[in-house]
Amino acid sequence: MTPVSNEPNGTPRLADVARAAGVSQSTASRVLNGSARQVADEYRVRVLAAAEQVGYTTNLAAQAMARGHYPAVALVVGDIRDQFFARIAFGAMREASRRGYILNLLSTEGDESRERDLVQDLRRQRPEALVLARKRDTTARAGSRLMEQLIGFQRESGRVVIVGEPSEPVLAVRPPDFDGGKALAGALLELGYRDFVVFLGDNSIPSERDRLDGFRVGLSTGGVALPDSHVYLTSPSAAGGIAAATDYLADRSKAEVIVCTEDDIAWGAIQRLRGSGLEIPGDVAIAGYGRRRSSPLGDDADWLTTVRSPLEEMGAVAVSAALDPLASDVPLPAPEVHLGGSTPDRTPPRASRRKR
Amino acid sequence: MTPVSNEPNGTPRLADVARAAGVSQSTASRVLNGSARQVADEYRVRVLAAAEQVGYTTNLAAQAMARGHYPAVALVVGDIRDQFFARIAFGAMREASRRGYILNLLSTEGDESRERDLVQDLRRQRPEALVLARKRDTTARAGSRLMEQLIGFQRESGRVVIVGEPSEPVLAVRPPDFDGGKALAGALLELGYRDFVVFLGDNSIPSERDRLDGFRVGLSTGGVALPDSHVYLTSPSAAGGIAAATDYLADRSKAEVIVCTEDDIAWGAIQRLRGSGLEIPGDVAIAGYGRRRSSPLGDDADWLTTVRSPLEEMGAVAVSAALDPLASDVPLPAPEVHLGGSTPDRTPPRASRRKR
DNA sequence: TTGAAAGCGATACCAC
DNA sequence: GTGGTATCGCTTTCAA
Repeated sequence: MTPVSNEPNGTPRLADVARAAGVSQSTASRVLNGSARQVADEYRVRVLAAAEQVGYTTNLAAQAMARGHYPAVALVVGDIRDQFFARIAFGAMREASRRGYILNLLSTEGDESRERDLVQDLRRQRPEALVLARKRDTTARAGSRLMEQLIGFQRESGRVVIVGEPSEPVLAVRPPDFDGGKALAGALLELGYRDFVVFLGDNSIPSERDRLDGFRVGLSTGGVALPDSHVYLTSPSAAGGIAAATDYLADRSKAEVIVCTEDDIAWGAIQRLRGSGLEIPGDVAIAGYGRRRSSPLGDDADWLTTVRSPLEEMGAVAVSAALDPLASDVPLPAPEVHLGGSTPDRTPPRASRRKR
Repeated sequence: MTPVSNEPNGTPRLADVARAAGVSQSTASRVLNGSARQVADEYRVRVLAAAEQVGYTTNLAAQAMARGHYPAVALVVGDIRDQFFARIAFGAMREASRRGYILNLLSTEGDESRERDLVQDLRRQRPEALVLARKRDTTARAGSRLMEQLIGFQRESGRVVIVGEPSEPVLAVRPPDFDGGKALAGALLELGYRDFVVFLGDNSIPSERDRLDGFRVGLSTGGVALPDSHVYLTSPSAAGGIAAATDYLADRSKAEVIVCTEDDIAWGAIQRLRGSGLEIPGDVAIAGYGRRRSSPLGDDADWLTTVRSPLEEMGAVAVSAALDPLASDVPLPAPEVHLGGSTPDRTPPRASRRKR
């Protein structure tokens, strides 16, 4: 008999507010959610008071249905426990919340072929934007069906932005790896290093290449060249670092500093080099790339010289770009070079070298 | 003139599927979303085919409005970049997705007083469950207004579950810290240690106390007692470790092993002890608690003996419990003791001691 | 079993 | 400015 509400346990509806304020539902709606503010102050105050009084909260689903879109942005990550994704998520979350959007988090849990299914599933929600964070371009492997999904999504819902490796028709926010490599080169030159070796993680990953390219350009600014023979190609992991270090030792090379395109490579290399009795940085200095932590006091990780990409900002920029096409050209902050004990100052030259 | 659809760019609606299948919308609904399956097979097949053909996806907002609730669970974390929260989020996400739920991620960004506002805002969405992850009970500080919000939420929407420190009338999933402490004691006894000192992070944090209590109980099982004078009270951080180690050195204590209730404390202590010329584990072994990483090869962090709590599972259990009251008694897996180089085997006793 | 029709809560067009 | 009122897409009685 009594009107049935779908709101759980008598949560007040807009109509309740309107009644309490003695205005029409339209007016209440305009005050509480509408954009074009064209309500007399007197009414406005009454509505606000009534809403507060009855404890009204907008029913997002109803609003979404009436408006035709849901104020949410979906973020697909690989594994949120990975700092790369966590930092992106952090920034994305902050920006979404700043804009009054809800953030839906989805995870492929490492299985990137799941991206397609996730996106598929996502579409039910009609979020306004979709941000895909990825370390490498898996679109090809995941099949063009993912691309179809993305394009479908863009047609029917909002925009898609990829953070990390770009993949053609979709907008991407790339990490400033070139700049980071260049900055690292500059910093090392500044410290007095002139003789470099690079452990490159993967020739086919754009980020890795960019870091190397940037590094080379940075060196050339200081008039230093990096011959190809000084670049050890390996894999972007600690195991890769061990392998590259092994090759390096076999070559009887001696550089002043080894620059790795990933921190993990550096850690592996350090392990291998120390295992061979080398002192670091005494016998050879070392630097990484991709600093993970926000340096809690007392953690040895601060010791490694490395570069920190502005991942939080990338997440935020991705959300902005996805939600607001006009904002797509926000510049990213420059990567931050962290100088640790692994690359001590070599200047002035008369100071003792090769000594811890 | 033509019927206006609020669906973006002609996304098919249920009515389109029904038409294509030549059945009523009710039938289509029953096949595609309904629970009680009471549709003739012939129709069922036709509907499914039609849905596939036109590329139908349920409009969640519409469904939510009709049903009265949104299939989402909200997760409020402190800072997603923190492994504690990231691992909980990971588990929560997996469980939510397994159940077909959407996960909304919110962050207080370290400012726990924001919890209240977040929960307030959250209610717009009418999610079915709310999971709050927290390292300590901040309800008191955030004022009882948070508690009011939570209770309000429970009344009108779903259930609230807290992961971490409990706070009265709300269900909580606590980390098995007591068991972890006990297990660590057992493992150290097994390695031949008999003389212990504990650096306790904070007397008022339940987790810290539980670890200590569990540790004591574990020791007593081996007939070993831990006098109060062997417990150094400090703060749960690297700085706290430095402070405790300083006290320890001043006391001229000598234990076989220092057990810290947080990894950070251990790292700080290590730094301080080494700074005083002590060899670790040569002069004193050390263990922590709360292992962070999933041990990437080559990372020194594996070296520290520590205990890893089942945070992923806690996140998953929290979601289950919030969504499904019946499932609230799922047991958590036991914490995992990781033995590293910081606590070498002391048995057999005839082996050389105090020597690296 | 199936279908017609009445909502669900909010928005927005359209007169007044 | 303000207030009816017709949707929005889907679920769910209620008859047939």
